[in-house]
Amino acid sequence: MFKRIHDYIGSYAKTPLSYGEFEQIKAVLRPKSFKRKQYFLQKGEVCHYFGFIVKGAMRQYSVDDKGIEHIVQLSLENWWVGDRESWAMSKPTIYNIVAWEDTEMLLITRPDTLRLAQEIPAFDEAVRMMDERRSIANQKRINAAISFSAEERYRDFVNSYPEFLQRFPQHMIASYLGITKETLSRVRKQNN
Amino acid sequence: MFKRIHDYIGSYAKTPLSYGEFEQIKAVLRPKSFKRKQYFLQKGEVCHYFGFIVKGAMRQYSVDDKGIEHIVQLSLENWWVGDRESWAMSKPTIYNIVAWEDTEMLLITRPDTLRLAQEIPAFDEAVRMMDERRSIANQKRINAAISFSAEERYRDFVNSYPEFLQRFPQHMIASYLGITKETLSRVRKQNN
DNA sequence: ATATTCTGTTGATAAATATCAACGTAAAAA
DNA sequence: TTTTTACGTTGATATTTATCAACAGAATAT
Repeated sequence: MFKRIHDYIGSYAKTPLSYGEFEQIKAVLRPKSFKRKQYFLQKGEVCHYFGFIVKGAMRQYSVDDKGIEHIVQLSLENWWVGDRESWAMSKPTIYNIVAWEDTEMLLITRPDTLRLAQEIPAFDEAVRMMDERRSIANQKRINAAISFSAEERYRDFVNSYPEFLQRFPQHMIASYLGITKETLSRVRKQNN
Repeated sequence: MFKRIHDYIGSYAKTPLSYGEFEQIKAVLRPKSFKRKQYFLQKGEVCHYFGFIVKGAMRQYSVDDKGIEHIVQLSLENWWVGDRESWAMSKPTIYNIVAWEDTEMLLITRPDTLRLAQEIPAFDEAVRMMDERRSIANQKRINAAISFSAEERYRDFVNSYPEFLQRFPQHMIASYLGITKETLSRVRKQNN
């Protein structure tokens, strides 16, 4: 029984998977099939791998002192997941990252990222573009968080990420928007 | 009289300034001395330059339909300023970026950034590190925005950026935190 | 088949935060 | 100097959003 990706890797380690320009360790998380949470990263661990989602859906969240989850990131195919701070500073993360749908990922360590970036220009280019995309998305999200009401944030979200609505339950979207599920339910009633 | 940095460059263009590994165009904004706002970037323009702050303090904000400023970024020495989305996609920005203190910056275009990154490994490395730092800061800010109350956000801010308190007025900090200046005033009263 | 859990909705009420208005002080402008 | 303007504070009130509780349907577990 493996609960975390680090254990999981044991059984998949070094399974080569060609994806674009690079081959790396592959991981598979199956929360649906096995009916339980599948952690890619747990609070307190150091984030040794960044994951690139080939197929699936994941969420990253912190837990407050009342035990409430706050979703800082929802991710689908072709996005990276991981905690940049923990990854860069080798310090324990405050986040949990788990698969929502059955998910297939490519895992890569920091040293490998740096090495591949030097060896393979296309890899470097791809990583830069994805970083840029994330950076832009984060900037927008900050602007929305400080400028918009709950209703405006929801409308902005629907415009920006219509796919997320199909693939994540509403209470997760509410958490992502920084509101309660009840408030989201009421906002949606107004907007339909 | 030049109102925007693009005009300003005219008088400073190609003044070489050695700063670490690279030399670039230098710009100076003087809101204090000249007693008026000094724009580095204005809503509607395309962000052709990213600026590296050598000395000074700046803020980046959007303006909502009621005409209220929402500060998405406060920046001091050794931070980059600019709108990544406008910069990357060559589309009009929704932000204004202005100097608060008298500010000295290095300006660089996107093509020059890409070229320098190839030519000078140390430049590439430096840019990556600053990107990473920004990315980590943004992630924290998003987490704070969706998880924390006004009071918690303020306390977190004081811990994370004590310098900002000294160099920006309170109403700007309130805006940065996504609360009104009155609420910040009351929060501070509680915490002293 | 039945029970349980997950998800979303609704109502009543409480808490957090915004808004509006007024005021005092200090700095900057005339 | 005198006048403005910018900044911060405080009080009264309004609005937004959270909390708590109950309920219903659908999916999942036993």
